[in-house]
Amino acid sequence: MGSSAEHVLAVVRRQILAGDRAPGDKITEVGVAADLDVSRTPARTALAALEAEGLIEKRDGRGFTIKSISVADVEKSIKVRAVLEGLAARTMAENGMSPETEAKLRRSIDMSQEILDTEEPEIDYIGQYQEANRIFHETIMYDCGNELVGHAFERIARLPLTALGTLAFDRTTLKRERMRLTVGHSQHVIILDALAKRDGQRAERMMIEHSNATLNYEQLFVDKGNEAPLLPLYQRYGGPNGRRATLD
Amino acid sequence: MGSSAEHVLAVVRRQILAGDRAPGDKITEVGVAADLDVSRTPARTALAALEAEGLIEKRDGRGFTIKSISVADVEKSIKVRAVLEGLAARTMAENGMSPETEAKLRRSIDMSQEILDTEEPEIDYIGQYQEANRIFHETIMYDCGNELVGHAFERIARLPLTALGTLAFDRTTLKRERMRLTVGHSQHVIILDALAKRDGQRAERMMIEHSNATLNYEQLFVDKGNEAPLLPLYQRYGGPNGRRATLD
DNA sequence: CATCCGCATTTTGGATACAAAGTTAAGCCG
DNA sequence: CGGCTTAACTTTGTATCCAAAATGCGGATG
Repeated sequence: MGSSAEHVLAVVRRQILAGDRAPGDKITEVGVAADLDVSRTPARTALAALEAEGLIEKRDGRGFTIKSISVADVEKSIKVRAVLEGLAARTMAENGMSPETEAKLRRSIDMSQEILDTEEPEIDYIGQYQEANRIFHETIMYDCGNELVGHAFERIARLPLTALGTLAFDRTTLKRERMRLTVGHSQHVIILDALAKRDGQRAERMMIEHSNATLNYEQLFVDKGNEAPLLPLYQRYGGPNGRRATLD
Repeated sequence: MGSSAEHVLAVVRRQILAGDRAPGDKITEVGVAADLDVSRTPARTALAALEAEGLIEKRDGRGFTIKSISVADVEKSIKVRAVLEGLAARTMAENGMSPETEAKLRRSIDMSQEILDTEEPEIDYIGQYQEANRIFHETIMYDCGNELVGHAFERIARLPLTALGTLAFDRTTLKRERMRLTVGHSQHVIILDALAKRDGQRAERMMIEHSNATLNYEQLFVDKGNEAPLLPLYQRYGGPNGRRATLD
């Protein structure tokens, strides 16, 4: 499990996402190997994986470069995620949920409901809400009966802000944030209802709307010169808690 | 370009798809290395790639196994492909086509039109039609303005019968086949029209219908014990011509 | 002074050696 | 005869070495 290659992969990915390696920077096998004090072999597999994840780009004979991820890229990844999650929801509605799946979804909804019922939500609750949200989306994505949906999704899952359950939080406007959480929560409830009634079309449409909501919310905050740098933005929202689930 | 690892990957993939390596068979680094007379290094990268493609499965300490691909799996992959292609078509319609893109699509349509206009189509024309079809789908998928669509698609692209432009052919019933090609062709025409008019919804809906048509056609032929073996089926339709574009 | 040829350095790909972990099987002891 | 232990083999992960390809620089030549 805790192989060296996986460790290298996790460390370098974190470095990229944290901005320690800036977009455009060169990154090579030997460099990474020396940096983390391992041989070139695990460094090599890690770089191959990072390329597949779309975080670095191979330049023919001159190493890899850190890919610059723009806000436009995030929009694109969210749109792909939306249709895939929509398909997952429809498939699950058509096939019917297993009792275990329904229990998981209901637990997730109960969790977020409880959080929203709290009078004065603390910052710490946000992490819990994110966790509940993540469970909801992951359950539908991976238990829908078409495992290729999740398979395809994993190809873009590592891109910042696309990860399942990632909601952008502005910690300075908790009131507004609470409203947003309430909307998201109600959408979860509606989706579960559609799933229970095996209404595939409604489940799909609602899920697509819900997934794209992440996008719309983003647009409220970002002053988009369309190629605005993503990484600072990524650091601004969602702290380590928001990333933990996807980075390790 | 023609690196050894890529060569190993192509060869082993062909072996799997051709049935030379049966589902359930064990496949290891050393085995492949010895088989193709290369070292373990390229064999390892090839196996990693094959696992990402979903053709083999890692069994903890006991090598990989060839995954058994059922008809149900093919249906699943086609459904994923359909929503991704639908998103691509919608995106392209909303963003508008570049003149080059429109030219490519029109050329593809002219090609298939010409083939269908031929009085007595020979078997050889089928390969040309497939090529035109492939160009049409690839153009939309990769030129739509959201490169992540193609990126996600590549994750499932290697699964048999999912590949772009793959249409199943029954060589014994050319008349019926011609009818089918005509339907597909007309759908291409409609999609191009929707793209030109920048009608995203119509482009998406038509493309989804069109992509799923591959699936419906499959169902006409396969006596589905639902877990019917895929590989014989794959060999029955589409000969080497149908696979060439995706395997090398 | 510009251009072209060639060498050196960088970088990757492949081969092999080595070590660790797990699996299988056989033998030994109860 | 059965269960447990151990030993050998399989398999994978990592390190290092070698070779090939490409790039960039520098010198020589027109």
